[in-house]
Amino acid sequence: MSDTPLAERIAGLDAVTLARRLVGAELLVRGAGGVIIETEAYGRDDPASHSFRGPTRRNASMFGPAGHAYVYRSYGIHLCLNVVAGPGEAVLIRALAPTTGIYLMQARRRGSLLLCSGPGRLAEALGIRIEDDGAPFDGTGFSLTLPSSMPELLAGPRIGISKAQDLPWRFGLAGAEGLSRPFPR
DNA sequence: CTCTAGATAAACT
DNA sequence: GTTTATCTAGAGT
Repeated sequence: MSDTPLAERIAGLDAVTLARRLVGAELLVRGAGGVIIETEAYGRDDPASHSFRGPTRRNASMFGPAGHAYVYRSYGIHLCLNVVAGPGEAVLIRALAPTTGIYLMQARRRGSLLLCSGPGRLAEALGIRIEDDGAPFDGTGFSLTLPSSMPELLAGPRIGISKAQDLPWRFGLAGAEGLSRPFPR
């Protein structure tokens, strides 16, 4: 519909608003991807966020321009993909419903049926590399297409954190298959 | 792998 | 006595 750049369309959005808006969006990375069904918001003044204690070499792109990727290594082995929102804020992409490049993603996931369910699996299926840290979602490799209308959302506490466990900053697409974990009722 | 927090050691006044 | 530097174990969107 619109060809307005993503950066303009999300300008000024805080991480929670962007996390809600990205559910239902189409994410493509070099010809593979699908519809985002699960996100988490990480804020600037958020004890669970990598940005909480200010910029470091690893989290530098969280303080860069909105609409770019923040890719970090998790547990020394996985990679995780985020979309940068406002300064020091980002949205973790936790699960996709695969639609495009499924053959490629199956090959990268070496036969696992869980193609994009969970942030580490998603990054592997999409072929995310650590060098993608800071890359723009501008259609040159990475693209994001926001949904025209907001779908019905689920909300709950974020996964795998020890701080700020009360905040319902994990969002999911109601009824979606492939959520990394169910949402509490 | 990257970073933090706690512990220990070194340097300073 | 106080501050700063260095080491290391443990956690980690």
